[in-house]
Amino acid sequence: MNYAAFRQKIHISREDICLNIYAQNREKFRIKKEKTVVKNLGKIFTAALKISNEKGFQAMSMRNFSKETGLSIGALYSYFSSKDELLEMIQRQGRLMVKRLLDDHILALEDPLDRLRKAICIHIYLSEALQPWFYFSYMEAKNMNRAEKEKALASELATDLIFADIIRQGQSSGTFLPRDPQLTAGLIKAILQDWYLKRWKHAKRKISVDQYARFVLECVEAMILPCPALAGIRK
Amino acid sequence: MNYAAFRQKIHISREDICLNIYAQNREKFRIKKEKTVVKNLGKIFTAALKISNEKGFQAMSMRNFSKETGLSIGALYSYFSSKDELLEMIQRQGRLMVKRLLDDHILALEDPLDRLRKAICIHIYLSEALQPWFYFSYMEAKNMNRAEKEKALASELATDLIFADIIRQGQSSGTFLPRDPQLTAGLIKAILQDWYLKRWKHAKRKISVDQYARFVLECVEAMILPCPALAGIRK
DNA sequence: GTCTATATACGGATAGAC
DNA sequence: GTCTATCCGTATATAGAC
Repeated sequence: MNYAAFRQKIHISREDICLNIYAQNREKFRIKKEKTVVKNLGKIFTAALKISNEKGFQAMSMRNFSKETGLSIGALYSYFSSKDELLEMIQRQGRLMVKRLLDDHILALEDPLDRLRKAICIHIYLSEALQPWFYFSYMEAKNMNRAEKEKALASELATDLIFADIIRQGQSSGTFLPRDPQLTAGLIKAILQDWYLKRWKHAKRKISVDQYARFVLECVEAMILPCPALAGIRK
Repeated sequence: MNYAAFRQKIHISREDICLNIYAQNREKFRIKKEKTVVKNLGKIFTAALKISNEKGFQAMSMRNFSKETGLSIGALYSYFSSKDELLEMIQRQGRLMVKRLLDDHILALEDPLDRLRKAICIHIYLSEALQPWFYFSYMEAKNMNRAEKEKALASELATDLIFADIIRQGQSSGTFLPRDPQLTAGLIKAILQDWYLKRWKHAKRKISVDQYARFVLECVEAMILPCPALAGIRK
C-alpha cells in the first residue's frame, strides 16, 4: 500500500475532523448552529496548530491567534473557555483519531512480519496525514498540566507496546531474531517519529513519504530478520 | 569503551563548564569577581535548564527562576541583559562543548566501521553527560529567533553529515551495504536522539547508557553490514 | 454570532537602597 | 554584589454593544 491508497481508504479531511470535534464537544460551544461551528472550528484548529508548531502554544497570544483565524478574541471564546481547554480539545481529538485508525488496521493480520510491516506503514502514513497533530503532541507534552501530560505519556507507551507485542510474537514463532523486544520497539518508534519531527529536513531533501516508509521497512527488516536474504525468500 | 571510561577521559563537570562560560563571556557580566561569577553561573545554568526542560523556557518566569537559583531577580540581571541573551548563552555554550568534543574523537580513526562505532558511542555518551543541554536545544529550537534557529538547524545537518560521510566511506570500501547514505545517517541520528529525548522512559525501564549504546551498535551493524555474521568475522 | 473595549494579573526589566 | 520596590507592556478573559 502506498500513501495515496491510504488516503483514499481512510478518509481524513479537515471537514471530517471538524464534524467529529463538533459531535464530541457540542455542549461546550456557546454557538449552536452546526454549520457555523464547523466552519469556525476549521479555522481555529488550523491556526492553533500552525502557530503552536511554529513557535509554541504558550507563545501563541490570543491577539496573534485572533488575527490568524480572522475571528475576534471574543468570538474565539465562544468555542472554548480558556487556552487550556483548547489545548485539551486538541489533544483529545488527536488521541481519538489515532486510536480509532491504528487499532482497526493492525489487528486483522496474523503473520508477525506482515503485522510489523503494516504497523510501520500505517504509523508513518497516519503521522503524515495528521502531521500537525503528531508534532503538537510531541513538542507540547512537557508544557501541559499533569493530567494531560500523563495521557500523552500513556499514549507513547501504548504505541511502544503494540510494536513490542508484534516483535515478541515474531520471536516466539522463530521468525525474528531474539533481541530485546522493548528496546527494539522503542528504536522503531524513534525512527517513525523522525518522519513528523524533522519534516523540514525531509522536505529539503525531497524525500517522499513513500520513499521514507520503504526505506524504514528495509532497515527494520535487516535489523530484525536473521539475514537480509531471507526476507526476500519468506515473501 | 564504556560510559565510566568516557567520563574519566573527557572531563565535563559543572565546574568546568562554568569556568568555560566565564572565560567566554567575561565582559558581559556586571560582576567581576571570578569566584562569585562561577559559583552563580552554576546555579543559573542548572536552574535554567531544569525549569526549561520541565515546562519550557518561555514558561520560566523570572520570579520562578529567581526562586530556583536562590538569587534575586536584580542579581540575575547582573549575569545577562535579557532572557534572550541567557538563551543565546546556553545555546552557544552547548554548541561549543559538542563541537570541541565530537570533532576530536572521531577524526582519528581510519576504518569506516570503527569510525561509525566510535561516532555512535561518543554521541550517546556525550548526550548522556550533557543531557539537559541536548534536550534543551532540541525542544526549544523552534521557539528561538531566526538567527538562533538557523544555527540549531545547521548543527543538526552537520551531525547528519558526519554520519553520512562515514557511511559513504564504508560503501566505497565495500564494507557497508549500498543504502542511501543520507537517509541512513538520519535514521541513526533519530535513534541516538531518542536516548536524551525519552530519558524518563529509559529510566523507568532501567536501561543504562551502556546497555543502550551496545544495543544501538548491534542494530546499526545489522542494518549496515551485508550479513550480521560478517560483523564478527571482520574484527 | 461577532465585535470592541476593558478589567485584571502577570510578565520582563530597571532603579536605587543597602 | 545583592536585594526590594516598582515601572510598564502585554497576556488572558469578560462585558456589553451591535
